[in-house]
Amino acid sequence: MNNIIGIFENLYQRNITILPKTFYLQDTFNIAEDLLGKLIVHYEGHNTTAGRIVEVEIYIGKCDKASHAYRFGKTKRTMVMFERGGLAYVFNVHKYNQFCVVTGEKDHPDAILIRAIEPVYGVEIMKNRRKTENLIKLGSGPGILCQSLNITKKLYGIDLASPNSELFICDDYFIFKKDEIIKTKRIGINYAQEYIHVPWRYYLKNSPFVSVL
DNA sequence: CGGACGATTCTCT
DNA sequence: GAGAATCGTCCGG
Repeated sequence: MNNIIGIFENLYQRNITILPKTFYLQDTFNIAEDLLGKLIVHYEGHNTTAGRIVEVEIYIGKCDKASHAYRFGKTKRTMVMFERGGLAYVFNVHKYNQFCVVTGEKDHPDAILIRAIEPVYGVEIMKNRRKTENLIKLGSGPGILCQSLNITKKLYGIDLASPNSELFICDDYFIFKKDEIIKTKRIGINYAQEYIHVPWRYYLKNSPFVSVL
C-alpha cells in the first residue's frame, strides 16, 4: 500500500476501512449515529494522531437557527458546507478551531460537529500539544480535540474520504450497542430559539471523554 | 474600518 | 458555576 491509509494501517497494526464518499450523502441524522465510534486520523508522519469519536452535534442548514449555514448563508467561512458531503469545515470560535464533517449533496449545507474524542494513537504527541498528562483533557471539547489532533484551517475543505488525505475518518470495527447512544440538546446555542432544545447532540453513554455531562 | 459577539476554554470559587 | 480572555468573522457605516 502506497497511500496514507496504508501507511497508517501499518502504524496502527489493525485493519481499517476509510468511510467512502457515499457514506456522507446519507441522511444527516443516520450519519451522526454512525460516526460515533469511528476514528479520526490526522496523518503527519511521526506526529500522526488519532482519536475515537464519542460525541457529535447535528446542524441542519435549511432551517436550524443554530447553523452557520442558516445564519450567515454562503460566505467565505461557510462556503464548504454548501459543497457535497465528506469535506471538512474548520472554523474559529473565540480563539479556538472547531471541526465539522459536511454531509449531504451539494447545496444541502448540513454539518456534524465533532465535540469529543477518546485519544487512541499518538497520545504522547497530544499530551505535548495540550501541555497536560490528563487524558480527559486531550479530547473533551470541540476546540480541545482540534488542538490535540492539530486540526487547523489549513485543512479547511479537505476530503475526508480520500485515501491520500492527511485528515480522514475510518472504521476500525469498534463495537458498541445502539442503546448506548444518548441524545440531548446541543451546547452553547442559546440564541437558536425553537432549535435550542432539539436533541441533536449524540454521545456514547459512559464515555469519560464527552465534553459535558 | 470599527463594533459586536460567538458550535469555547481556563481559572478560579 | 461564574467571569475573563481574546480574535476571526460578519455586517453596517
